[in-house]
Amino acid sequence: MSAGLAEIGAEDFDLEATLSCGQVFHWVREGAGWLGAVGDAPVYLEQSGGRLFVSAGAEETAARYLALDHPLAEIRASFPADPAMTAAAEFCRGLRIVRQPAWECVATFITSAMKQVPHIAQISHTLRRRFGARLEWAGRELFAYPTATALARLSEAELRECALGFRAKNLRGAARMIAEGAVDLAQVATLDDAAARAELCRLPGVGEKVANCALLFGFERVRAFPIDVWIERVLRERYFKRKRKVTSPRLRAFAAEYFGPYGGYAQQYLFHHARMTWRGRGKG
DNA sequence: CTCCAGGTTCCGG
DNA sequence: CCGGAACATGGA
Repeated sequence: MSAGLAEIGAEDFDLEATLSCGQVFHWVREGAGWLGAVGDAPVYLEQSGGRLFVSAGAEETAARYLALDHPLAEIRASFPADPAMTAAAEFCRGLRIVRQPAWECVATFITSAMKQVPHIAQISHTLRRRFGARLEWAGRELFAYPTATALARLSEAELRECALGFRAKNLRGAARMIAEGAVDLAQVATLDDAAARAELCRLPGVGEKVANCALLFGFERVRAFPIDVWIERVLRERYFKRKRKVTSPRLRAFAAEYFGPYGGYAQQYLFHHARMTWRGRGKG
């Protein structure tokens, strides 16, 4: 950590919440801050006393990745003013939806199915260490997420050795489709939300939920509202209490309309707040 | 030992 | 459109 740090402006920002809220899984605590890769660039981040310090040379990369340009006050103001949302928004002040590279975001969420957050992180690190480009910062070693081409070359057995379980086949299948050009993520980025979601769902292991995570965290679609087991619980408990037989399509339709243009932010705040406060489970 | 985790897919009413 | 089951692995 003797390497040079540069300070960048970061109002209304909470680094800890942003990196540990379950939207991205590979950042590790290093000294007083965090070390991780933004694409194939090693980046160190440290926040103290409301000031944000970044490894020298990574200022632009970090500012963009951390979405420091997102209008957080405006985003908070757009939320519905119900008790659950208000509590979550207050709890998550400064939490930003980061801009992740598309492929690593899609791939990571393919491996997230039926896994707890710490397990997803573990899988990400194993894949990076074994098949990703080696990076270095201040004598520390870290790894970029493996490219689709790199993963497409592997056998399902090699991937299963990374504790992927049944997700190995999906990750490999998706990597192959990307590598072959059957699905073009750069082109997906040009489509509207619905068309982009449909295109992503062509990848094996990508359904409604994973596609929405990819749209939200990897394609800047801040309206995308992923519904996982946590969010479903929150919606049923806080918004449909005492209602019988609320079907999934009903929940989807409600969420898509009710939470507004920044629904993805609302979703992540509700998710993080629920995980950190419900029955002492926190600590992602 | 049992239960469940940021799901997807397939199969039978 | 619906509910159920299979699918791997690890931590509580």
